[in-house]
Amino acid sequence: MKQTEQQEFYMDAEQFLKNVAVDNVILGYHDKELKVLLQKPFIVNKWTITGGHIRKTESIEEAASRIALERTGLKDLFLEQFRSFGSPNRAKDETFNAKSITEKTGFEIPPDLWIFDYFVTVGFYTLTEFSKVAPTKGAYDDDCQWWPINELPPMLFNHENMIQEALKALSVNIAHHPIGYELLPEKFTLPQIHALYESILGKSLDDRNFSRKLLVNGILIKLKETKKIGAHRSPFLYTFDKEKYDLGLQNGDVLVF
Amino acid sequence: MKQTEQQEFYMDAEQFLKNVAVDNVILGYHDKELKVLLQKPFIVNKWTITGGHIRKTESIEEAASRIALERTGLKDLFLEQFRSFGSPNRAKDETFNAKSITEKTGFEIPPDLWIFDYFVTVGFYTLTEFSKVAPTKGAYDDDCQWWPINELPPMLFNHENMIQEALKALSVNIAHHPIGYELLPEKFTLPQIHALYESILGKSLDDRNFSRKLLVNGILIKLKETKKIGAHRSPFLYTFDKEKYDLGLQNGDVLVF
DNA sequence: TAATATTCCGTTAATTTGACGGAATAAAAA
DNA sequence: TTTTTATTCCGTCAAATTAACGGAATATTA
Repeated sequence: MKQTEQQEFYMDAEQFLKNVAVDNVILGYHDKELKVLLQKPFIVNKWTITGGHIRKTESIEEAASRIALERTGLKDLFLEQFRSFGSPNRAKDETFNAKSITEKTGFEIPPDLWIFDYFVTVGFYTLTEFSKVAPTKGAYDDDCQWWPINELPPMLFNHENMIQEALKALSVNIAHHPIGYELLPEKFTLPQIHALYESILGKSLDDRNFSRKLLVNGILIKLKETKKIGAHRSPFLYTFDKEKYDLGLQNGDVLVF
Repeated sequence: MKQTEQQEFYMDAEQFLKNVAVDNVILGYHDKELKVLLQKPFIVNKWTITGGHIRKTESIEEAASRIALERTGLKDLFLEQFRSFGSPNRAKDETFNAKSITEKTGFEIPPDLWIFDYFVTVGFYTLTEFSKVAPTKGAYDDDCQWWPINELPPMLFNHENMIQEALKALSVNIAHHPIGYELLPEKFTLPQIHALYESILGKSLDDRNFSRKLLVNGILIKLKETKKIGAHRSPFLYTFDKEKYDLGLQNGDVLVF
């Protein structure tokens, strides 16, 4: 951390709310598995989910959106609150304190700096189309990249638990909101959306029953095109019927798989 | 507000987190309708849902619990987060500012007092057994009482909306968690729980189909006793099978009514 | 031309849902 | 004592949905 950077670090604090911040589990889907976008702050040897502080001029949703935009380059992402976390012990991570940060960075940090305060964080999850995301690290990070949900690196605080909670909320919400729209490319095949649901729900779903359920409720439109997938029969492409898709939410009907 | 009270008011601030608090929609069920416990702070002519600040030594759940205990006299209440709210405009209520509070209370209030800050609030709802609750006002309230969900008094900030959100979350959660346990007395009749579900879901449910669904899944135990209800056939009493009740949660099965 | 991996369609039995009628009971009214 | 009234509570049946399963079609590579 350079001198000027540290000054910003202090000054910035004035613009933000104290004791409360947002954390955002940014999810993408690639290679038949869910991935989460993580960042590695350079003051500590652990990874964190993306997150940041709330400006005094913005709502919590705006804060989460702004930070998601910084990390992904994408606007208007699908974003949903799933839980807030707050406990005085939460920040008790042996690697996150003035002493060990000074050892690592060589920079003097007051032990009562505001970043060590008790923070309540409002947890969001964001669904993104993997291929559109350009992972971008923040000013205080030395890395930012996708990690498979099942092979996470060592994480700071309770962030691994927060990811689990986000996934649990997602697998509940999937019954009320057809998730695929945000996680899949515009055109996709039945096997693709089938595999997506399997990885979110963590169980295998009979392919015939699965597609029947999606097709009868009418949110999918079958296209004339097929997708070339190499040495196999070419699957048809589908796209969402946005109107029916949005409608499905309101009627309060439930899709149980 | 007396002099000493005001001093406390200032001093207390140091013990609490800034910019973040909890709000708690305490629900009870009585006379075939849902009721919500509201308080009326004496600094303003509107009602609020119960809520308060978070001590630096407690988690958000502990804060919500502590405040619920203060208002109801009950420990170990069923408490669930449903959403957090935060927007810089949230506290923009024409009746909530230093000037109009001074007019009402005759006490000098600095216009930048911390209570006017931007607060993110973590929203909980609590399910209580109506008859066990002893509504108790806080140090800064002049009243605390039950209000029927459908006849609410004028409310401060976005509190009416928060109640709606809590109810929406409850009606979703009811599919994953058998709610009755917290809202009904230990022994209750089928018509009672039937009416409870109707008022939570806001629609009428065929009594025969309703009881069939509850009985096949086995969470109810039929007792030998009946309940005297005056000039009518005496309904049998039931109680929850706590084990199966808790089990229902885990298996991820869904009860759609 | 055969082998392989994948898509995709259809049937059937079991289960669940939705819609409905009518007998039993407790007390009050006649 | 009998009738009326309001409420509990049980059962049936048709329709819809779910779960389980096999096999033909297709696109490539061997």
